[in-house]
Amino acid sequence: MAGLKQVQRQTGVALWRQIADRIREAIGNGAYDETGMVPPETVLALQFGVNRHTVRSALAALAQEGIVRAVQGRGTLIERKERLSFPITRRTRFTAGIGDQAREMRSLLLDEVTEEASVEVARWLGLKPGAQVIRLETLREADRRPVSKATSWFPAERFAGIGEAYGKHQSITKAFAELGLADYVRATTEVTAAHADTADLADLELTPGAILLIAKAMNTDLDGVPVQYSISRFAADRVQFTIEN
Amino acid sequence: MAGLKQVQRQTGVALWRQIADRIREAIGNGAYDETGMVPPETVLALQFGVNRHTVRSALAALAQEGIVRAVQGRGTLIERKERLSFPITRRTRFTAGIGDQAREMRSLLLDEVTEEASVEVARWLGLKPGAQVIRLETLREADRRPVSKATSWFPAERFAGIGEAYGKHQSITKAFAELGLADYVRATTEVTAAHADTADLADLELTPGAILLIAKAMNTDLDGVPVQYSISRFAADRVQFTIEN
DNA sequence: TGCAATTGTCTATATCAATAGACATTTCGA
DNA sequence: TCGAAATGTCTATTGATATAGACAATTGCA
Repeated sequence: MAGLKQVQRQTGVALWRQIADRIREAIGNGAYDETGMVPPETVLALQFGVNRHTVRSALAALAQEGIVRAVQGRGTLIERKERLSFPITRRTRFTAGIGDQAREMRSLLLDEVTEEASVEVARWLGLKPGAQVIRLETLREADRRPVSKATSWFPAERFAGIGEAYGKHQSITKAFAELGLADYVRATTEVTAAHADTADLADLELTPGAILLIAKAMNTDLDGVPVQYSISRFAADRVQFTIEN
Repeated sequence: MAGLKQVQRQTGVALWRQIADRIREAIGNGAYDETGMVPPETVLALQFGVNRHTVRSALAALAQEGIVRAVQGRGTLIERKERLSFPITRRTRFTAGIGDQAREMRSLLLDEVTEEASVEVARWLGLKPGAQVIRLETLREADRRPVSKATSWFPAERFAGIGEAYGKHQSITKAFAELGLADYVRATTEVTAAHADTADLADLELTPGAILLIAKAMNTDLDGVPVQYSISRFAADRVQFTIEN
């Protein structure tokens, strides 16, 4: 791992961005924990085989994100470094899952819509396409940093008023409880990764080219009846999923 | 979903690459299944709000990857479209997991090294740092398309000769069996996503900017003793993970 | 056949990305 | 206090990226 960190040219991805991505990831992996600083620009330029100005562009981007802060004469200090671990189990819950990894958890209800189920949503919820479903758009934060954006669908008939309940409790679990569903379990999770689109970039405070970890999840009640289908989009450099079998 | 597909400028990621990524993903999601073709260049240019030449650069990149093929006078045909589903369960096995989703599975042993365990590897395998471990680098293909590249570590003492056994059987399960381990289970999986580095780009036949789904997994024998720690890197546009709870 | 739709090719121009070198400014320790 | 080490700023040059417009070549259909 001590080897040369390589970047590629003429690929449509600017060198400074490739380098920024590598450094951001290295910080997340604790590579520079000993000093609390990124190596000097001249050293990085040598490691990546590029000009010092190119490294400076990368560091400027990271500074813009609030990840590092350059101090003239000293070096480039690491400001923030976080990778939350998000467990996926039969009892997956967002807030409880993050648990003590963050001091403050927040959940914002961005939008609530009642609509007809698409083919995909109907299949996951065990409904007929066109059946009424409630869609919630939510944004979840840990210590004031956006962590994930989620789109959730619920059968409209059974969970009327879930948007209001969610807004009040900022928790799916508590919203379910208020509507008479005491417990539920995670039945299936599909994980993919993709580039973030413009809307997600803005809400998650990411820069273009950023990666999303995408979890498509279906929850059921204790009788196995689907109660929620959701597509959650996580900032890949801030979280990892853990699956304990 | 019918809305404007937006791309961003001055982000270090060329517009043509952002557009190529979007189209590749749309193809993977079956967006153009009805026609089997990508919309005309002029239409895409309008949708993305860019010049037709920029769209052409994106399509040229996808053609280079073998995903589409442009035919003058007709349009741009979709050549290949695949997203394998890879289940993660207590009994996760690569070959069996992909199962009937591909006609032909192959597994190549790229390298075998006996080395001292790093802190991370030692922790996962329950060894002392510096203990002897065998590291295997493997490349797995489905229907001649590279799917994932994996680095695996095994306790050297218990599994001496596993490289040879793997090379013979092209299967971890069968290699374990030959060495006297009849059964094993997946204990823990951590999933993250990141940009591919140069070596992985080449082996997985990806283009820079491509995303990897990364699974760090630990397998144990039936007594709960760690037998394997692996870091598998999957081409994110070719696979998804499914977790059934 | 002829035309509409579509991809292919060429020229020109402006902006972004990357390199190169020089020198200023700040910090910290010998 | 001086100097080494580090970041900050400036100029200049080259190649990649993106736009713009015009027209050629191919396909398929009326």
